[in-house]
Amino acid sequence: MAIDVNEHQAAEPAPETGQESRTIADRVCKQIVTAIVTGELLPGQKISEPGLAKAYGISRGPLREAIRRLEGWRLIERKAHVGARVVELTARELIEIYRVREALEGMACRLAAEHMSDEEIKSLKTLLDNHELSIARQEGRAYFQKEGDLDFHYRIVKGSKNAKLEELLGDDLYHLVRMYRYQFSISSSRPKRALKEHRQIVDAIEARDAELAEMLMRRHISAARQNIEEKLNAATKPQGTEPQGDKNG
Amino acid sequence: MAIDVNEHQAAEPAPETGQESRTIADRVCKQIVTAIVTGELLPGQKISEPGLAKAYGISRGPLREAIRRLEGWRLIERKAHVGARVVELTARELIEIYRVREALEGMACRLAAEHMSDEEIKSLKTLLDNHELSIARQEGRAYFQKEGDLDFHYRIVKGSKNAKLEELLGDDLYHLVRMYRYQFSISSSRPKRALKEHRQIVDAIEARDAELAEMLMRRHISAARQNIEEKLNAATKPQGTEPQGDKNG
DNA sequence: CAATTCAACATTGTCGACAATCTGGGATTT
DNA sequence: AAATCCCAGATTGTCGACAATGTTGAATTG
Repeated sequence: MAIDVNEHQAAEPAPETGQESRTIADRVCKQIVTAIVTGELLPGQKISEPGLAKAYGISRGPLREAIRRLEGWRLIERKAHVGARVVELTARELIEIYRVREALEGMACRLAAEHMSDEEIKSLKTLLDNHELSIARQEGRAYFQKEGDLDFHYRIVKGSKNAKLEELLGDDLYHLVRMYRYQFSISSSRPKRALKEHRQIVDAIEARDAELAEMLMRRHISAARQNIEEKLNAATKPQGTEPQGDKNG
Repeated sequence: MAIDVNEHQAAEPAPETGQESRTIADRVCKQIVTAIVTGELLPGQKISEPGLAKAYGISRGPLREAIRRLEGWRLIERKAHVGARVVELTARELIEIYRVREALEGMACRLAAEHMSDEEIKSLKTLLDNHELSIARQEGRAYFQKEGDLDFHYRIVKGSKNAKLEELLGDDLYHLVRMYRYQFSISSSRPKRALKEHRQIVDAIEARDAELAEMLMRRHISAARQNIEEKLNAATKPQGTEPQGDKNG
């Protein structure tokens, strides 16, 4: 269990999200999320209730509860009297998710420019400094690409002080984004450019320029989407040009 | 059961969403949604599993399944070993929802301008004609304000051809929007203005002007949010000016 | 031999009972 | 008398068993 479901609070002492697996269903839910995101459970794979229950050493009751929650998070699809399967990842859905992110995170960035505290902004700058160091050393490449980037984005979402935005992005989208990154091995081949854009965004927030902050975030995510589209097109119709990776927002 | 969970498809013959309550949990889930939205179950009210199970004549198993699903839709909040309660409605959350709607439906409108078919646009215009008739007759006031308006918005969301947008708005937001409208008796006191704005939006979509379509939709929802804010402020600090209602986008 | 039917199997949905945990009120102590 | 502690009641979490539904493969028929 290297990756936890709620790992985005390095700045706060685990507020209400620290439910700490008070029940079997909670624990197994996190385990299954990790298994799905990391590819231990493959997309499209059928989920047998008796099988998984036995594998985790629990009864079908809590397991069904966990499955239901993951269904709500769109990591699992279920059909009545047929069974549950891990969601299939399609290029189309990935593009759709980036459109949604562009809209939601654009708004989050606008609100963050209005509501983020000076301390939060300072902390955000420190985070980017660390990212820069990691890039310079070439060592934190995997971290920055897979988790560190989402960390930056999630902090801005929290800075919006809009609980609904946080719910939608945290529960319904970021799990899927991480899953796509693992499965498709999507990782930033241009971390320097991404970092530069991140800094521009923070500058706009610091200047309390909500309009500009939203625009920069939308451009940032939109550019990532276009890069993914190109990559996917290149993979679909191979023409000598090997996939180059992207800078995913 | 006057209001169904999936009632937004007057233009299509119930696509994949027509699961028709193949299981007890599905049926009870819809019943509870209606009970919550219409105020039969009041906000903050505790939900006793044995009680409700007996009331609906079922066992606790399917009931818990329904409760879990409603928890995913943010209509119910649950704490481990304590129980489930109908969500409390706060003015702050309502405002937050409108910010999210502004972002998501703005994007939906942009995409609708690009992807909606000519037939869908024509059908949308017919819908607005019917709304105009209802307003002229003063008869469809309640319908237009409570359901017809959401009908218009949901068609545009479908027109975006973005399944993720549809999921987020349909499952996570519109239930809550309807609940707020019932509980707070929020209804349009300016249906003519709302209709005019709706027509402007459709015109932009018809002209395939994605940029303008998004901007108009965002203004439309933002104006509704501001009206609600004014109304709520007036209600909080009463000063002779009686709440006037709004034009909720 | 291909298509269809049907029956046995496996899986999911549902139910009732037991165990773990929380809430509320009363007795005890300072 | 106020605060604390503890126990009884009720509620939720968990489990195993039964019923309903879907799937698969073999037997039958054209």
